[in-house]
Amino acid sequence: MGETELLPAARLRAVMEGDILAGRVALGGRLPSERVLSDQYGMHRITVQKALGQLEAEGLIYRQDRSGWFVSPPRFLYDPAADVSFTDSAVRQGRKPGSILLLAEETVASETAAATLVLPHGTPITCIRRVRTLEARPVFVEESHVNSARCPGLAQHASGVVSLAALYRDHFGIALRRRWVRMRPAALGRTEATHLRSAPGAPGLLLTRLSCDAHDRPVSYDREYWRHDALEITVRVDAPAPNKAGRHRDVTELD
Amino acid sequence: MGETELLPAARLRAVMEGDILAGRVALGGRLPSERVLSDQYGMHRITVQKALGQLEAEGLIYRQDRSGWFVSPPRFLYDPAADVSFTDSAVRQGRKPGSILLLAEETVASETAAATLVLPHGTPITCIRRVRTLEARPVFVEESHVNSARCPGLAQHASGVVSLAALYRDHFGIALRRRWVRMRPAALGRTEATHLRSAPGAPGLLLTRLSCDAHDRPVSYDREYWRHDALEITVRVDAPAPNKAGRHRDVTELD
DNA sequence: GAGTGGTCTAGACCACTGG
DNA sequence: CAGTGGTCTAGACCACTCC
Repeated sequence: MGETELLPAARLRAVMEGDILAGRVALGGRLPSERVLSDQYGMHRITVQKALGQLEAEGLIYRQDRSGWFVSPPRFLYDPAADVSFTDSAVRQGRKPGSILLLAEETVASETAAATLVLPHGTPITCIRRVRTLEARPVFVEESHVNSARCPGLAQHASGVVSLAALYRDHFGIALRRRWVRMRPAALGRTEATHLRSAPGAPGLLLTRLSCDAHDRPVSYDREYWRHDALEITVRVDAPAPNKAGRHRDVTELD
Repeated sequence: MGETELLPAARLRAVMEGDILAGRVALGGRLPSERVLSDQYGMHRITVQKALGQLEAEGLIYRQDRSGWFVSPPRFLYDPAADVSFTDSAVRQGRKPGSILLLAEETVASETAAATLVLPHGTPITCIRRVRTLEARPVFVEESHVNSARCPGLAQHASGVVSLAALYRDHFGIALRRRWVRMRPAALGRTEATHLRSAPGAPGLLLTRLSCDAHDRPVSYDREYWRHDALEITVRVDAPAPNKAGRHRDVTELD
């Protein structure tokens, strides 16, 4: 069976993939510029962009604004059933989480937020918008809608705080528990793209969830837009047993 | 604040998005051809493709080979903790699931499969590859690795069967339970793209999981490549449960 | 065969970054 | 400022489906 000749974009994609997986490009390292690649491989810059776009879709590389292409760091592992604090989970995974506050204000519940939190329309809601980072790289933007009555003065406390979960616990005496989580692929809008230093239309993940207190009363309704290469969902259903499968970056056997 | 003028691609994207969300294009319906759109909106076909690509990233539309662009049907809702059979879940959601057998053969366990199933290297494994459909539209390709000793003759029984879970239950007396599920975005390879009637490099979701029997013995290790617009994950976390922190292993210990 | 998407080259301008 | 990605137009050929 004669080896199918790869088209230019597929060829470049394959070469770069090999370079990255073999570690010939440092993790977090920068790729050569599109123009350089287009010279090196004798193809138009548009074709190079296509190849890079596919590597981006694979989650191997990511773009940063007009700044360049970089090798993606390991994914953040998220267990919807168990994890309650991004900060804590990240630290446990040996990462360096950060938070940038974009907005913290009291308003009234939007329709969806009210319905989800099981609150009457027009209930005072504290809305907190933040960019979350790992090793200073923005990985998702988060918008939390919190019942103001449960957390008076939350908007004021939010600035300078890294972990809202810790704030709920230590300041308001609320132990958060997840109620449900939903996740689906979604394209980044202009706003999200800007905050993530990505490009509009770039692939992302939308994660929504409801968190409750110990008595199962709804506390917070969150929407998170993730860079799609920064996240991996792991759900453990039951009692554990040793397994070491599914390492990061086992992109093999694609073809 | 003067409204930012939308660039051509963003403009077309916005218009189409409105048309689709408002139902002016039938669900499952075909979009006008790229060439027609490029005439109608006075932009180059490449630009049209870019706009369509973004709608695809949003999950609003999908492509079918060289056949055209279509409005995406509703997503299949998948709860990793609860669902054990695609067929059953789909029916419960009012969908029409189907299955196309690509391969059913006995081999020996690959390295990852063996490790995941906690079996010695070289153990006989039945490998089953199938395309799963909803309303006749292919939505994911699945590769199951099953311990042959647990299901003798499975390869022969697999043809003509829609639900493997039902086969395990009725023929082999095995009640499947999920052990863990992992999910992450991934690009479709050439093979997967072909089976899904999509294009290589198109965005997808890779779902891997381990299923066990009632005694928590590993039975099946599966890899599924989904069209990324066909799936939504929902995880319901169970209501009140006293603190089990002691026995619950952390996700981080995976590595 | 007509029509569709898939891909490629060529060349250009713009917006933003700080390599 | 130079360099980078973001975007656009123009025109062309190919592979596949069956509109």
